Amino acid sequence: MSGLRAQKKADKNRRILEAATTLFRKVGYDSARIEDIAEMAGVSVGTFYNYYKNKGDMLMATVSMEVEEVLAAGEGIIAKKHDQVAGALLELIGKYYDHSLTYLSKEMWRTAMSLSIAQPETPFSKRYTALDHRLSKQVCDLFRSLQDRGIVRKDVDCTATGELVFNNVNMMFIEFVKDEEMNVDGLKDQVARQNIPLADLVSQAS
Amino acid sequence: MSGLRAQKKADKNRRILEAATTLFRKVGYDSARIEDIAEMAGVSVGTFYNYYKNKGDMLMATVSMEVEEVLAAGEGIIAKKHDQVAGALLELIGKYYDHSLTYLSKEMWRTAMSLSIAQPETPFSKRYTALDHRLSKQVCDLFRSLQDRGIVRKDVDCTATGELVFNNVNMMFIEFVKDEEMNVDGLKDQVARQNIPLADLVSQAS
DNA sequence: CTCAAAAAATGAACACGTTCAATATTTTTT
DNA sequence: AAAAAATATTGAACGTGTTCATTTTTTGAG
Repeated sequence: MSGLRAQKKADKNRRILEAATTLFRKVGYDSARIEDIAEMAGVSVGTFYNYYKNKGDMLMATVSMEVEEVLAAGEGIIAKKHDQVAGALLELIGKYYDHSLTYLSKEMWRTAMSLSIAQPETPFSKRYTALDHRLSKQVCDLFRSLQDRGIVRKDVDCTATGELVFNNVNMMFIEFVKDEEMNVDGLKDQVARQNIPLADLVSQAS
Repeated sequence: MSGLRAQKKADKNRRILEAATTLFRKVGYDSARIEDIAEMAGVSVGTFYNYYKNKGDMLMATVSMEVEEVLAAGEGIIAKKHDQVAGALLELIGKYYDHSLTYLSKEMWRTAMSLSIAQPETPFSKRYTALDHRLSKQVCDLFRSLQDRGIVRKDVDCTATGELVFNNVNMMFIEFVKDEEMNVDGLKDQVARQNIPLADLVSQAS
């Protein structure tokens, strides 16, 4: 008879997560009340809080899944045999942006970003920040890979350049999720415009 | 006897603003309750909402003052006769950072940023975003000014570079306000490390 | 001066995220 | 299998930002 408790627990966990993500996407994060999520999951409000620290924590599961997938895809892009900086860079950035709305709506992204800034000491914020840093590191890795291949000039500081580029990518993404009118292609165009000059500057003359 | 109403109104407006900024700095934004602000200002809670749309709106007056001042200081820096890109750029960025905690605490900045991301359709967010864009434009202006002076290479896209640099400056500032341990000098060091290589790349060989 | 209309002030009521003391269920001990 | 201990569930109550019907104050026309 042992394990009954563990089984119920796993089941409820799944039901709550499912209810929350469904409601977040359907009516938006703000309009999805804990009471509604709990009801849809067939538990009480109190039980919701036994499983998740707070409403914001529910988002992190989704954000995390999203970023993990895009990081994996990014590794594949870095491994490719690129022959020019701009092309490689825009492919990586494009992948980030293309993937970004797979699991999360713009509103969910805004909420996640907003929470991570407003309450930096929470586990939520720390996890969000850690994911950001891994993305930043991946852009640096791309530059290093291109440098090893002789595509990027030997005297370029790959960490400095990578951080600069990623921070711009990130800031532009913030503008993107703030503007419901803006689409991914418009975002990619703007970022291409900003980065192509830099890509040219760091390129090894052939 | 006319104007009594207008006079009272102006007086209350001032008292509420004063009470709010005092409390925000003293006990923090979150802990400063509307009830406390209203009491300190000698009005009722309802009256507070007659004067300000919501709590977040109270921050914008301060943010606005802060950014306006730094923009004015920035103009002075651009007007100087710089002889190298890195020096000019770091002076402008340094001024931004040095000034940033004059009126606002890190917590107030976090709240302002958080609000502007979470609710992009509010007047608050629109005003915040507009200030950001003016700062971004100012960095572009610096590059253009240096280019006219022959310090920056003729073939550099000043808008692209300026936006790239400013977005990095902004993102690093977000990291700064998220980390209570980090001081302004540490921030400036990191940003210098990121930007000096770029400054070198765009510099006109003399 | 009077008084009706306009403007402003008020605070009780509301909404919703969160907490917690009481209750119920499951597991372990004897 | 009964009792005790451990764990989980519950929903009413709380805190705080915000709203709104009611009351108070101010204004200006007659």
